[in-house]
Amino acid sequence: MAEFNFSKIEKKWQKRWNDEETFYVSEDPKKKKFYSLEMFPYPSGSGLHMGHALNYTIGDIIARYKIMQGYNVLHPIGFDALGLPAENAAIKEGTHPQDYTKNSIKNFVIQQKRLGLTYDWGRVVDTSNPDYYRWDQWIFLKMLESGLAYQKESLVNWCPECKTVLANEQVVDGKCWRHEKTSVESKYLKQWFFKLTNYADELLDNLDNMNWPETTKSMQKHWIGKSYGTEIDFEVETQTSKVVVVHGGNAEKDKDYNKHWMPWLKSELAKKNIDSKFPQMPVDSKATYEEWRKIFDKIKIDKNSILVGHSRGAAFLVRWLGETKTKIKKLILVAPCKFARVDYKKTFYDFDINSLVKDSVGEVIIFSSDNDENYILKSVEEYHNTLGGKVLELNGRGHFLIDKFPELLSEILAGEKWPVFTTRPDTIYGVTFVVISPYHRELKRLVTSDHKKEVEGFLKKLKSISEKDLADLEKEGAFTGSYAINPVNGEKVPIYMGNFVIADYGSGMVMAVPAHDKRDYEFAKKYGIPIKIVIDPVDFELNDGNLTEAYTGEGTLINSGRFNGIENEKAKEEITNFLKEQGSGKKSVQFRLKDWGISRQRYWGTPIPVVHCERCGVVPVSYEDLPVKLPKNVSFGEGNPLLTNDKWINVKCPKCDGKAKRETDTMDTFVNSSWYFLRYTDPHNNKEIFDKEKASYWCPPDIYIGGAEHACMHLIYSRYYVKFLRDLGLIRFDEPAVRLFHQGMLHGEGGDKMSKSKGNVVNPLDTISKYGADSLRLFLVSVASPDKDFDWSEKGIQGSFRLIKRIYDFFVKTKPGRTSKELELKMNNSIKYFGERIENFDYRKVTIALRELFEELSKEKEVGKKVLEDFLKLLSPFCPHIAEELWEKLGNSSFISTSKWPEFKEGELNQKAGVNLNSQVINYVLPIMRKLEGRGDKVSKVHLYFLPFEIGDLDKKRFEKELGKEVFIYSVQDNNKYDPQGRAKKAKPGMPGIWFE
RNA sequence: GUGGGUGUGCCGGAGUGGUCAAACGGGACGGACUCAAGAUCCGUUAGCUUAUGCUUUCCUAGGUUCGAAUCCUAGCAUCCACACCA
Repeated sequence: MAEFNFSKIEKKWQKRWNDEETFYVSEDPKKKKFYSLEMFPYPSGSGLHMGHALNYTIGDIIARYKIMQGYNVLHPIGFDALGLPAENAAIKEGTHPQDYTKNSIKNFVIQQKRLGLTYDWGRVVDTSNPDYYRWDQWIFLKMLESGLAYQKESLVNWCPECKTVLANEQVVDGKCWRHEKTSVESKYLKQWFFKLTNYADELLDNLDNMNWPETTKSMQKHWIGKSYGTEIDFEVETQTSKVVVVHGGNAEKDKDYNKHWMPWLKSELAKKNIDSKFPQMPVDSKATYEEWRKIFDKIKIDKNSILVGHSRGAAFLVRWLGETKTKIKKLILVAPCKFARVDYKKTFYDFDINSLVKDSVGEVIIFSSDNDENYILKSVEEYHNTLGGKVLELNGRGHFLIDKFPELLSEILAGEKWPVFTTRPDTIYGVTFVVISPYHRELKRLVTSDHKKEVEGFLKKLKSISEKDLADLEKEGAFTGSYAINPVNGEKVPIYMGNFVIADYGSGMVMAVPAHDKRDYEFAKKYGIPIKIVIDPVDFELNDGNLTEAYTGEGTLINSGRFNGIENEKAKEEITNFLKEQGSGKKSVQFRLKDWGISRQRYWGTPIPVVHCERCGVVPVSYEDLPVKLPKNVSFGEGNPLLTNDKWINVKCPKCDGKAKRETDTMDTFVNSSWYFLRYTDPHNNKEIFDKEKASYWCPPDIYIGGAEHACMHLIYSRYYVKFLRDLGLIRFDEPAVRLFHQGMLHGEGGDKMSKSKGNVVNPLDTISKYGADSLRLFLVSVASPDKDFDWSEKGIQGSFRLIKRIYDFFVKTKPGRTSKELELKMNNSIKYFGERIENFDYRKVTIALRELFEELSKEKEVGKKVLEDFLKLLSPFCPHIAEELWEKLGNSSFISTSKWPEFKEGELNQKAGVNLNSQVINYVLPIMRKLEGRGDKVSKVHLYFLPFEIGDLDKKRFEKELGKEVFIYSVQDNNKYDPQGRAKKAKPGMPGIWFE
């Protein structure tokens, strides 16, 4: 017997596939396409692991099956080559990330080729190649143009180990996802973001119609976390350190401008002990902004200041705030001017309203009057459009040259409105305190001097606690000293800082209803805050009229003023409406999903293509200048290596040619992996991101295979990209993959995770050397359904190896002859079964069926050539090398890999069934009847309900003879059948529904 | 806490109302071959028994049904994900 030298066989066929480019494809509109996509790997130095092998095998089997079915199959691979580990290796081993990555990829390719995969090696995508990441930068610029990319100071997760910012998704239990022992810190940094939230609704709504695993969809739903509720404004009294009023003055005659309502206001403020300043500005028409500033800059302004500006003074304040970015509490513009009649426009009004003022000012209020000058009314509109805030129209006041101005005074004295988000507006009468997040940006403004120490002490304590412990921390906080007014009843409630409130969900502040919320209850108990029941706790145990825990159920409102007696669900709506009418609340939708922070302070990523100009600010790099290549010459250590290459950093501004510096943040690598599958369709295009026609021929991928750990991050980002590229008009579909499949986790022998430290890592290459790629492939899909976790088993792979060897031996010794009828039938059924199971990734069952089929086959003394060939074809997707070899041994010169999948013959299955139907039915019905009679039930008539196609084969007389009863036969479809007990619906092939009468 | 899953013989794991004492693989045991081991092949693997029937089994307890591993209800166990989202 010939020796089974699998190693030689596999090398032979891998070489032939490679040399003849068997699996290279191109678009062919005449052919049906199939796109089988596997998640591309991060090329780590340690090479391919078993999880990769499983992932690729799953994709390869369906790809091979589809090829044999005559599809034009795109089955590509690439490398997610940018990322932290390469950089860490650079730091540790003194290599350069680029060299490290290149070597890793080389190594990966060699290993991948030994698995016998049908990859089109002409389409390899490498994200660390500037030819690839220039298109990442291109997309970034498009995002910027569309207003989807923006910069924001924001609270980020900072890993002190990586010296970089982590996405929420990259924080695991408060630890860095790469450094399991390093606690993530919170820190404010200016970051680039993509507006993921713009597509939040579509990301959520599409899920319902997607053929993705339910678990993944539900995880994404939860991740997006849409909740409906009400936003309610609570008036908060914050301290006002100072009121500064800047007068207007636009002509010589207005020299005494600092009169009208200003003296009146000054005395009113003095009465209330509020510090105020009314600086006198130069008012001649030639006076410049700079001259005004000289005077104004002498005044100390802080975050608790209120600035009031009239007319030209208003313009001055807006310009000043835009330039200095000073944070203040409130900005009040009275009849502000922007469009000047006279020619000193250049000296004073030549500025753009900086929209950032909106963020540095707590509240913007504009006073306007209908009978003011037209250019002022136009100005009001202009300011309001950019700064937002509220416009108060007071009719008949002209340009506000009036003696008293009580409306202004009350706005100065009015508390600020701080919104809270709640899903329980029905409980608003039960609010006994308000809680703000310790990380809220405006927290300090609420803390009064007598509570400063307490709050700061608590913040310090909070920092020292790792986030992991934070999760199961007791609810704790501190009183800020400030109070908020409940808009429904005017009650004054204390504002606490609390560790259980998340800064970037809702408004970072919540109304607390201890009687009806678990967290609020705990907090209130701890700090002795009153608990007010506003929903009648039905069937709830009270202790002395007090709750023993929060009542979160349904009920009727009590202690809720005019809303008493209303069911709480209904009250949600009514109270929201009431608040809306009152102007202190509205319906609101909140998402858990946040915008995607893409900034990384790291080297080995895609450079963000913008420069920071001293004069023009942030300026995008122009499209012609892409790619912004990563400089090779940098030094690695702590922090961002890009900061060490001055030559790269210092550039000219594309806009003004002045001095500018490159952005040194690079993009999150999830950016690279969000669209790579589109690039596969046109990987060498240097003119555009990809050819639209090519992309629309192949995409979307028909199946996408990868680990479930990507259910949220990668798969949400990728869905977002597809929607964005669609809206750019580049593609015409909505979701990145028609079907999604998650392979299971492969554990080491004994069930532990494979890890170096446990020493239970099984290397795919070792296994291939020992048992061959065919054995490995077969084992990987036969040990469990590919979407379930399973353990590596040395015995298991030996079992697979044995089967392959037996098949080989059988084919070597068997000479083609005739085929028995039974085998022919079995083969025919197998063809159908294999195909159906493969389509459903039920590979495990196929391998079982394969064993059974081979069992039948090997029992035969002789077998026809057709059946032998068909068997090899069925084997081929799983064990392609041995299939090719034996196929050749049968005298074929072409590849079995590209041969046609055998055809299933429809008739034969039913034919056999028909012959036996009558006796089958009798054997089925008789014992049931006997049993009934044995119990003493009397049976006189037997009604049988058959599937329509069975009716023709039935022998009623034979039934009556063998059953000894009167027999009635019906088709289940027959509307006139006699079926008082509804048994017809129980009918199955060969097993009619039965009713004994 | 929320959402999702799972619970089958020594083990992994099929099985969605009757053909189920339950596929397939592994292990174990017995046999053939061999000086022997390995490989290969055959058989056994709930119990009583050796008939072809009975008894007990598919997490537990109920229920539906002529009939349940399969459907329903409750409970228990276990795994995964998210986790103080207002």
